[in-house]
Amino acid sequence: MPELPEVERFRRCLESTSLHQTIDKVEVRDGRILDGIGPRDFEERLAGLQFQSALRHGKRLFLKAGDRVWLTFHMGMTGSLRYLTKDIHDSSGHDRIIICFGQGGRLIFDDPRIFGRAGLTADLESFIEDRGLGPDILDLDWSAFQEILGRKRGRIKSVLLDQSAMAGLGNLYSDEALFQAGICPGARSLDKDHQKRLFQAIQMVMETALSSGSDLPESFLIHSRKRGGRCPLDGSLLMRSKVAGRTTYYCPKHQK
DNA sequence: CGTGGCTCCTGGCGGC
DNA sequence: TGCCGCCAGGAGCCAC
Repeated sequence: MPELPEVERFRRCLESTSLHQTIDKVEVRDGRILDGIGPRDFEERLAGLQFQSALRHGKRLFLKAGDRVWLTFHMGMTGSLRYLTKDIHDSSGHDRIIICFGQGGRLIFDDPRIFGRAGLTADLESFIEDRGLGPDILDLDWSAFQEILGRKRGRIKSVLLDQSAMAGLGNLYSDEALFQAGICPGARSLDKDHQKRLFQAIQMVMETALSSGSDLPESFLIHSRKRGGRCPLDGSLLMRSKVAGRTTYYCPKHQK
């Protein structure tokens, strides 16, 4: 379930391991992971190039390969990227793409469920536009956030999940931000005060998740996402429901 | 436009 | 113990 913070960590990992090395060989182990390109074509177009930079937009990750191609990643629910140095050999059993560099290191796209995708594109801006992605959450300022909430009509959690409205939040951090802001996931319109609280909660949750990694504070709802889970504030019983088709946890006592 | 349902996948877990 | 079946969810697609 990589959302913005996890994808950003993958980006930083790639940036510190995988740039400026010549790609020796690319091996697509399962072609279903590819989006809009066949395995042989994908392998051949990357071979011989070097990754030059790593960018992220929402939950999407991009590696610039050579001067005119971008490698695109979407992690789906279970996708991950890892870099192995020359002397390390491990395999998860669901390695879908292996990119081998000249010096012996390898970048591996691992995805048990194959909900993730990788592809190539010549133009990043049109890639993002074609998929209708809204602004990255970390680029949103308060006035842009207000504008989006004023434009969208549905339940607030649906808005947060809608990647065309704003890009980066998934199911878990949407619930988290709503909990931290004290707002019910099913709320349909927020007054300015609640909009502001939600905006600040989103920024806080993203910053916390980015800096603390998988070790999130005990005050976070995320630890209680199970049937019978308890509110971190006072132990009251959480509600479990569906919003926008996703399992939703919230505290009816603290989220109105 | 919003919403709900279905699809893609397979590991993990509950229940028998 | 072992196995069956359900559930999880990002996102695209379709029907209403």
